[in-house]
Amino acid sequence: MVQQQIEKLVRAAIKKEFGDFGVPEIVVERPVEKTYGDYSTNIALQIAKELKKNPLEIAKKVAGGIGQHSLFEKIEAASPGFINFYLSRDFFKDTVKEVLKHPKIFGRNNILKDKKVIVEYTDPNPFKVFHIGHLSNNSTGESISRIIEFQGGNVKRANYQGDVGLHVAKAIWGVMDIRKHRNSSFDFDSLKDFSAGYAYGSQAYESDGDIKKEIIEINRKIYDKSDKGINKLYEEGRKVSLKEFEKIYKKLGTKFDYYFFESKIATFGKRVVEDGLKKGIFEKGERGATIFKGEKLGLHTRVFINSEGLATYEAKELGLAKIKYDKFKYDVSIIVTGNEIIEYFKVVLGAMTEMFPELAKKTKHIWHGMLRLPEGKMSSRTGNVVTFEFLFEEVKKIVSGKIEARKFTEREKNEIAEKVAIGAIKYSILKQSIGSDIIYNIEKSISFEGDSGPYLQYSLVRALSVLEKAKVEKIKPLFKDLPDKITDLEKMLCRFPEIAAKAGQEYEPHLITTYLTELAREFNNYYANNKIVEKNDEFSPYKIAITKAFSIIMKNGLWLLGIPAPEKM
RNA sequence: GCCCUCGUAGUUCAAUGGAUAGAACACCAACCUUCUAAGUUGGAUAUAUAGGUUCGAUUCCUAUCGAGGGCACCA
Repeated sequence: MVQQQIEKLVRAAIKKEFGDFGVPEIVVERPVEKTYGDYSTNIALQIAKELKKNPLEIAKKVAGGIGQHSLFEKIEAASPGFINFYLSRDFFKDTVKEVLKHPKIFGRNNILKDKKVIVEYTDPNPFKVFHIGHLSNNSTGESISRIIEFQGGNVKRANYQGDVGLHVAKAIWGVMDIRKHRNSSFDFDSLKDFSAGYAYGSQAYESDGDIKKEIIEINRKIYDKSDKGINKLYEEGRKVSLKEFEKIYKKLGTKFDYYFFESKIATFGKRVVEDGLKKGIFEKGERGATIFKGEKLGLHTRVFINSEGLATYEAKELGLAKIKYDKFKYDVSIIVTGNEIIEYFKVVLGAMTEMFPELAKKTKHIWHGMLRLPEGKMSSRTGNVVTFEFLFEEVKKIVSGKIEARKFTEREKNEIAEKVAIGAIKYSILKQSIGSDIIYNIEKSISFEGDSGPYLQYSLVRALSVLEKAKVEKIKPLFKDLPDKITDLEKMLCRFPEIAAKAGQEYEPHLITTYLTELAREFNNYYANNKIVEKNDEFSPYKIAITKAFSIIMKNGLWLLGIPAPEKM
């Protein structure tokens, strides 16, 4: 890539002008201000002290030392000591040509070639609603998966679902109690019913000691499968939940390679911990629980097997690492969770380092921020949740209203509404850097203007419409006649590969989001100031080439975010 | 109390230790007989506080204040 080339040239020039004295790493960056060129380096400022020379003088000498190069239009030294590089007309033309020639692979590179990566995300719990927290996790995980694939990685998507545990017992107790005392005709055929049962059961668990005991008893029966009635209810609930989730994954554009269930993992996780207990990695704590003393690592103690003899989240996670590896010999295992898990995960990773050191090294925990409602914390226990279904339908309604008057068929309208709704929702999650909480105000967060998913989609649709017109007018993209002035749009197009690479290194979808938004802005600007398809314009074929390149990169970029690219809207 | 994040414009978010701290929303004004106005153009406002390191700090360090998460059996 260009940065590396510049770095080499600068290094050689420094050597030529000042000799070999152990030059530090040369950072070639994108200047914030575009008048400072396409790339710049501050190396002169860094070595000024050692050379005991004025940085600007050094910069001038280095710039002069590089001299003429076909890659650049000019190289300038600027106060207080920056060296600015301005790329040549040909560079931009050739890049646009490259995009059209290899639309599928432009922007890809092989940083992670043949690396086997397993990404675990979404992780909803059967018997509980799929809410916007899961949505946030899914959007992040899916985008990270795609970003890694774009870098040549071999990605397997995994979904780990909590089909056992106290929450299930609460839901089942709730369902049974409602059926018994309140409404015997209550028909438990949807996830919604079980979710309601869960909320009801949770509240009872907290307020009534006797019920708490009953629920703990149910939990035990779920594990040992000793009660036929409970087994039946359990199977029903699990089935309707998974069916419901599958519909949601389809809407979100996720297809999982592996499904892991806590019910299957728990036994193995427990065995791993018991094994560790013999080796002295774990120890016995209060009330017979098996614990890991995190204090030796500057962390805190956590329970891996509770006093009931059941594996906790921590033990399961530990076992899961091994089970995943048995299925797919990964080089990297990424686990995407909300940031509330950070501290637990450190302890889990600490224990893993002692149990499975090789796997621990390959494991990377990525956390995203929680979606917080302005009214306060979201909790499925109290029923104060925004479900995905609700959000999706609300947004879809708004989009449908906007395209009501358009001349599309009903089927097209529905398809567009779904694509735009998903785009708007995902953008609102992926627009900010991963990790910190998002204050989620549905009306304000879901936007159709400015920085928004639909803004990106709309820009693409516009470009496609222009290209359609070019086709009708029979003007093909060409690279023969082009204006002298390099447009900001061309400059922005050329940045895509380095942005994609950076997003891959940092696992940061928002870098893509920000880039695409800037790119779309440049295109819309270009569109407003240029007539692209124009028979009597000698530059029209090149303008069409730029438009085509834009559409390709926007499509690829949207794919990286997991946002659908509509053809019209 | 201890540990981990984090504090940027009225609001939601950007900015590998660099050049004039960027956007968007909201507000005001202009632009559809050019290819989709979900668009474009112009306009005001911000680094919590106090020190320190550095040629240079929103970024690194220390303290204070404030927010969120965690600190033994739910995940």
